[in-house]
Amino acid sequence: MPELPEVETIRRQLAQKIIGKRLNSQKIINVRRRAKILIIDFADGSNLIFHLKLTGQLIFNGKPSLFTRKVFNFEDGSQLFFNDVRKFGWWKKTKGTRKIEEGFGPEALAIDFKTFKSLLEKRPNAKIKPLLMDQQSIAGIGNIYSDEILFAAKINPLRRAKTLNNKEARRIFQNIKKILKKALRYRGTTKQYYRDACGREGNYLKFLKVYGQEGEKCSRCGTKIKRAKIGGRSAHFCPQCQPVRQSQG
DNA sequence: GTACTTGTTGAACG
DNA sequence: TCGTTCAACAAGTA
Repeated sequence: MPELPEVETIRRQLAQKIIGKRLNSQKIINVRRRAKILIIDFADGSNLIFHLKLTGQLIFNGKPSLFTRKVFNFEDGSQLFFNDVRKFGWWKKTKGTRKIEEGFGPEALAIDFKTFKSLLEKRPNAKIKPLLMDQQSIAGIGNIYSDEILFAAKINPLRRAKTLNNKEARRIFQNIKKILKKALRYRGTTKQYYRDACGREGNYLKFLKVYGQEGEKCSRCGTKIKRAKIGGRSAHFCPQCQPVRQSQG
């Protein structure tokens, strides 16, 4: 499921592979990411943007499959495959990306603690998990990493922003950076469909502590991991390590 | 046939 | 108008 670490992995790989190449005679000058959107910049100011949603893949010099939705042919003969089993993903041509980029909150890897705190203060009644996943508040975090961040920070996903004390807010903030950076080091999480731009699986799956671990024993205390619906999404957490009531710090 | 998966959007609520 | 919650949507899997 492409969240920030997965899309950023693809971005870095594609940047190495396709900058300088030409597509329909237009030269590619940059490959960027904003939130979970991948942006290819052309010399004439136009862009090609992608959202991979649930099952999208962008594979350089891949091979056609049943799920190949689009093949981009570069002038040197190399190819970029856009595959998508569920067809939720999309791509489109744009002229400028300012409006799109302005719709997102600060990047999760770039946000500073002061800004993060003000975000909690701005949405006092929001539950922390949906807030972390709200792209207009903070960009790049989805269901997998919100669960993992909150487990690492020992914060229950149902806690409201205003109930978090300074220490707890800082734990969440620090683990946003820590978890996302580590996932990025391992080129993201492959549950089923995610592949990097080289067609390889991500290796972070083995580090997941709660996501998809319902009924398994908590790695810290042995209590069974629970699953609950929060904001229409499944949330995974340890009821012992992530109590509903405010912790002592 | 049904429940489930995701990020995003728009409706509905107080 | 704002913050929040909820339903709907894409389409395929188990």
